[in-house]
Amino acid sequence: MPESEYEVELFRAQGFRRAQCASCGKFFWSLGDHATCGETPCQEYDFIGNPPFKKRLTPRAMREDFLSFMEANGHTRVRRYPIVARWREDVFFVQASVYPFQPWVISGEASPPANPLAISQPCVRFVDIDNVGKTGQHFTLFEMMAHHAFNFPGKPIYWKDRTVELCHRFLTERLGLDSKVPRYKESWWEGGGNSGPCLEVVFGGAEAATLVFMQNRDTNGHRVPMETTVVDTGYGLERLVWLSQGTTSAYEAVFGEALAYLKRATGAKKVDDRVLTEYSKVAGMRKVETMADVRAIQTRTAERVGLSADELVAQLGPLEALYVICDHARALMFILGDGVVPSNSREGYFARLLIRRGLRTLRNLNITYTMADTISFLIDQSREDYPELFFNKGDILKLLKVEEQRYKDTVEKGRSTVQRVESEAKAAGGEGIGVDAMIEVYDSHGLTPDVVREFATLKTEVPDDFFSRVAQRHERPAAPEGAKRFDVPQDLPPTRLRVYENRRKQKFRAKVVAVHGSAVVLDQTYFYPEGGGQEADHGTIAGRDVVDVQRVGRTVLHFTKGEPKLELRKPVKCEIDWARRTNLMRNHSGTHIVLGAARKVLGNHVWQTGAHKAEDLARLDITHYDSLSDAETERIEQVANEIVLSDAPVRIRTLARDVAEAKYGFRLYQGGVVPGGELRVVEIPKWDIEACGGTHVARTSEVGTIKILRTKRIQDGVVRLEYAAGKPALEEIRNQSAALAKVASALGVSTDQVVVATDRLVGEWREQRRELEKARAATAGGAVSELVAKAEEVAGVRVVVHRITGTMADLLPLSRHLAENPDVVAVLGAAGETASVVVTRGARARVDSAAALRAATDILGGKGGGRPDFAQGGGPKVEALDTALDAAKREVVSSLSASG
RNA sequence: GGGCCGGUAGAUCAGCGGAAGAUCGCCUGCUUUGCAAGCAGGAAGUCCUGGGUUCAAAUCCCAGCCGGUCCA
Repeated sequence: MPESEYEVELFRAQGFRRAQCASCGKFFWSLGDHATCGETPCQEYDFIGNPPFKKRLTPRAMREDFLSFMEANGHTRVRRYPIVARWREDVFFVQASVYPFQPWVISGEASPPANPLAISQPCVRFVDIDNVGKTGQHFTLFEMMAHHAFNFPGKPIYWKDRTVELCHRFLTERLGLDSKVPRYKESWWEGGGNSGPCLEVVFGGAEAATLVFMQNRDTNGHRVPMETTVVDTGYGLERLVWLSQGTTSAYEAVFGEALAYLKRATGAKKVDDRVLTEYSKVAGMRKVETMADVRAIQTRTAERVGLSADELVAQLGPLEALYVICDHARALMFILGDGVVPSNSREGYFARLLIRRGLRTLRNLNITYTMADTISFLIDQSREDYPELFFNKGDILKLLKVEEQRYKDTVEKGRSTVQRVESEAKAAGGEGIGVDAMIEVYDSHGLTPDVVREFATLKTEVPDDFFSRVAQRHERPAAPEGAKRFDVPQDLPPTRLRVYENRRKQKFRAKVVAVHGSAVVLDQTYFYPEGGGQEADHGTIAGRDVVDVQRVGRTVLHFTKGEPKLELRKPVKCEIDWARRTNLMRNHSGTHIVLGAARKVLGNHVWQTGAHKAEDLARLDITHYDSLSDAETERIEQVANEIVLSDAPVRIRTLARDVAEAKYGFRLYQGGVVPGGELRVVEIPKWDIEACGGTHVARTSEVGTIKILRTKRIQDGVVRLEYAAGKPALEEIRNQSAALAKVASALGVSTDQVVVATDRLVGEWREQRRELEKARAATAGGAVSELVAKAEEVAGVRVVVHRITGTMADLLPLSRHLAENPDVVAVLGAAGETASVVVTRGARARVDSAAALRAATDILGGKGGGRPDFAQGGGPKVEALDTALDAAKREVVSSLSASG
């Protein structure tokens, strides 16, 4: 990039000089004389114990300073967005302040809530999770403060000059940083398919902010200029707070109070500040990727403070654990508070990961103090900053409780798992539990090496790269499927979509403005295009059947059966299939009602994770930590139908996004964020409020009735409800009673007797099975003495040959009884659909039963096998059974004569 | 979304091609004046469901249902 890309007005006006870092060779701008760019590893931290700002700031004060400064400079303050990026397919969590505006705002499809705007956005990143607590500066959750400007075509807000000026003035005027101190480092930013030049704002050894000028879109390796350019800044709240306080680590600055509380509660010993300072400095200089890197930091720090590495680790260990707990607790506070239920997949897994890591850390510290306690403390502490979390505290703690119990169960189960693994290892002649077994136990049973070690009596083998070996067992996931694409020209004329203007419109006239294959484009339409989980309207256009309606950009495509061949620019008659639309409306309003009911019955952690509304069936996926009991399902259905019967209004209003968010909060975003600066808000008072683009009934009573048909736990943490509203619901109820009537008639009882009759029937069936077993045993027992008495005796052994009608099951009890006599050999055959043979012998009869059996099965055209004292087999040739038994007998007799 | 592990008596699990098992709990009796006691006996199973392979499947294969766990 040429120098001119970076030379902004501020630099020219105030005489900033461009210099090259003596260490890394990168260029930077500054008012002062600096040999290096000022960032680690070119320069060590110099702010610890020596903060560069005039004042010490808490996170709250820093956030307020930033936002109010930007407000005073023409920005609108915007509330934080949820940390779960429900509006994006490509990521689970918000990882930067610009995420809430991608992709809709940046692509120009939607307006931002304000322009320019200032925000302090909580973000989570899991890439550095292993470094948390160990490097003094990494967090899983951090707040990115930012001022954003979106320069739409023809409507520029501001660009580089103003951005750098705002940043410099904030640092110097508000925070009191010496204007000679900061260095603005030239760099290039790429991410999410966009790129542009950027300036990294560096001082004290740390990067405090990044100013990105997003100007290119990268498509297929080509870099094309964007129509809308974006000022994307990021000021690390935690980093700035740390700089302002100059504490030994960022954790001490950010979690001061919580740490004091935890240190008291756990009785952690105080660690010398000098040790901590040196540790942070050393850690800041290194990239930390593996355990080996961490050990290198420990060794280096130990040298600098004159301790042995072991002593250092012993001192720091407990403190690092507290840092991890604070960090994870704060991240969980937001993640759980914003509606993530811990689970085994998707975003829920990260919640589980944090909880388990936290619990494990606590376990290693050997203290009876829970994650819930820590999170409870943090929620109370940040009540003023995040009242919504305080409001949700009960639910957050409930989720934690459930998950803590799950972890306990897993660990408890681990005890027996480890025992089994050990006995397997011993059986294989091993001295300890091998790496493969350790990996297997972790991957399949969730037992980390330290837990295994705790339960094991044998030695355990754990390599440094344990976790990356686990990762190797997992293949890369398949790329997410793209959205439905239609093969139509890009330049189709836009359609005026009027569905929302009149929800009762059934017939209208419109001009055909384009026809492409089977797709018709009208100048205006009342047809509802598929969206928001609601299927498209059907109907007719000029007598042609419309079977699908889709929206592509601003055009609505009506797909007809066959090729309609309509004349352009001519008005045509259009009619919507109103029976279908009515069902869809009922199902859609029904979905809002069921969601509200589920939230009332199950709790505030219930969020919609997906929904589909078809003509005769709707389904709703909600977050919940367990499968639904019959009682819960019934209750939801009952509560839902109460609101249906109450004839409540279904109000639809269009509100400015920020107004709607301020009024209703992020509960609005149940089905993913709706693009646009304005939100269509669908409200059932005191029940449910959602941003929704679907078609709805006017009053809840129009839904008629709601019938829940099935519930299913589609994954850990997500439950699917399937139900129908209106006519299809009635039909389902009818089908169910018809089925019940059929069962009743088959049982020969009235419908209200079905349960009793079935219970009795099943009871009888079980009873009879037992009776049959007993009868078989009794018959067998009774026949034994007679059979033995009349059996031929060879060499002191009685050879019983007997044939019955029946199956193998009839032979077994008989053979068992016969074999109780020590001097008996029994050759038994049963003729049924196939022939079954059993050969068995008593303890003193030296005969190979299996050999005798084979003589029989050869003749029967089958096979068989077993042990010397017991063999069974059979074959298809039932008519040869007598011959076969005879052959087996001869085998037995000759064997006895030979040995006897 | 993908990988791995599992589903057997009320509970926890063993068995992994030839006759359904253990421990705890439960019931009965005995022993003992008592508390997580001992002895003897007993009841208790759709071996998750459905297909397939096989003379024979709890066991092997396929599909489904249910649960656990790891990874993104």
